[in-house]
Amino acid sequence: MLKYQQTADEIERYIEQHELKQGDKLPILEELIRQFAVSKTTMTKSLELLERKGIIFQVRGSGIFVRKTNRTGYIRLFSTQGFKQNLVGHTIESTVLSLEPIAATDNIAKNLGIEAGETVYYVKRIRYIDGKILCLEESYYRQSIVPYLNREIVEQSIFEYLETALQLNIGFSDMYMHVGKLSAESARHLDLTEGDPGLTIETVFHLTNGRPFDYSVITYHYEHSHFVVQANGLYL
Amino acid sequence: MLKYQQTADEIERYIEQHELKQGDKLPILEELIRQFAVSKTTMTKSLELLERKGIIFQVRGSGIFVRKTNRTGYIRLFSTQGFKQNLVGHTIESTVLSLEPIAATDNIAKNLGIEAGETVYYVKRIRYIDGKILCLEESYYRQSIVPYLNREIVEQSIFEYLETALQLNIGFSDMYMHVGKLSAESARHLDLTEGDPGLTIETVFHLTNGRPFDYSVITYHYEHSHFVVQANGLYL
DNA sequence: TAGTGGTCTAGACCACAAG
DNA sequence: TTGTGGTCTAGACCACTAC
Repeated sequence: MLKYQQTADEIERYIEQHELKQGDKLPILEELIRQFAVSKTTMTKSLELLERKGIIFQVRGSGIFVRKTNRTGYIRLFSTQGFKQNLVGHTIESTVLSLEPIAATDNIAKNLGIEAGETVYYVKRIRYIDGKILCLEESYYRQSIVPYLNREIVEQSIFEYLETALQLNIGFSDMYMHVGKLSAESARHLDLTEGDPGLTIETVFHLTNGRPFDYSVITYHYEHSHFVVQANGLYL
Repeated sequence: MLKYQQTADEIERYIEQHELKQGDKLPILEELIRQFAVSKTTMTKSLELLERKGIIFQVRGSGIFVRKTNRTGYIRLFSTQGFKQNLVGHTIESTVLSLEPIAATDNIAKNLGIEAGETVYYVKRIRYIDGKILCLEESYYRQSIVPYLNREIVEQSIFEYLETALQLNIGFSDMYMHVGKLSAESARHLDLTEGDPGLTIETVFHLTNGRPFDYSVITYHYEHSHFVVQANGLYL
């Protein structure tokens, strides 16, 4: 394990164990360097990680402070962690509606950067959070990269399977969001009414080597999905 | 200007000028270091910036490649740049509906971490993108931090005024998103119908020193707001 | 195995915050 | 002015990719 990663984890644990609150001050840089016995550069990198994760903020000339959101029950939309880490304390379950190889349509092909007609695994499922409907998901995996899927895998975390069993290295992703009115079919799956609001996020996932391997379209149940994003140095 | 920042900008310009496309390879690290005459650490930091901005991706043992989204007309939701940079090629205009100091309600006070009753500037405006209604915004600025606002400032970019004229250093922000049905009043302002879908983002903005100074509630027009997020190493 | 990016270090020097 | 975080460097060594 990387030193700066491990150091960051330990500092995070320290914050949790000491139940530090928003605004509480951590030991100064020099002190942290001494305690964790790492170089200044490494400690800086660890702190930068924690900063991006929204756990601390650093003020030059002043100190390092704990950062916390003051709301609970929100789903962390862009966490550095995965879906799982992200939802500690919540139960996620899935019902699989479809699982079959199909030929890529033009739209799927375009998003995955492949030729129309190439075989992709089509997965359709409903995901539940704490027993309530969270979202309807339709995903398309390139079969040349994900050669095999079965119902058991798809009922659990697909990405965990890809990383552990298939040893795929998941890199970056492009997400496209918009809000609209639910179609009759989506509404039926989400146990809502046609025309109700729905947040749709389309995502193209890439491996670390830049190859797209999954295009997914997720429509969230508007009453059960509240998101939080901890951003840094930006203002919309 | 910081060296790593400037180097990053130059590389970005290089990519634009050479019209490089998704997947095109940049010179290798060593070569970049030589060309820009910086240390390896600095170049690494520049590249990391560009990576977070979604402009490149790096593959160990292979090279550095250009990353691009393949969709246009989407608003970059969490750019490292501000709203303005973000919307190059688009025209943003505002109509001010209200601008007055008021006493903070419990909800406002809670979000800003202040006492209820403290004076905040209340700004309500409609924002247009390329002549179309983009969103309805209601913002509350702590008067102790933002002592003065007038109509002229509020019609332009408030944040630009805060940074340049007031010399405030804007740090991080917490954003809370949810989708719902528009109230009659919101619908009227957005020229939509009551019950239509709306994406609401509440944001608490902090200075670099961690003090919250602005709580804003923005409801987006669902037909005119499509967002893109380029994420790194995460999977929802 | 060669090519290429990533981590880590020690230390000099810089820049901002708060009293 | 003092305390404290940020930038930058040169260089050693590590780890992944692709052939």
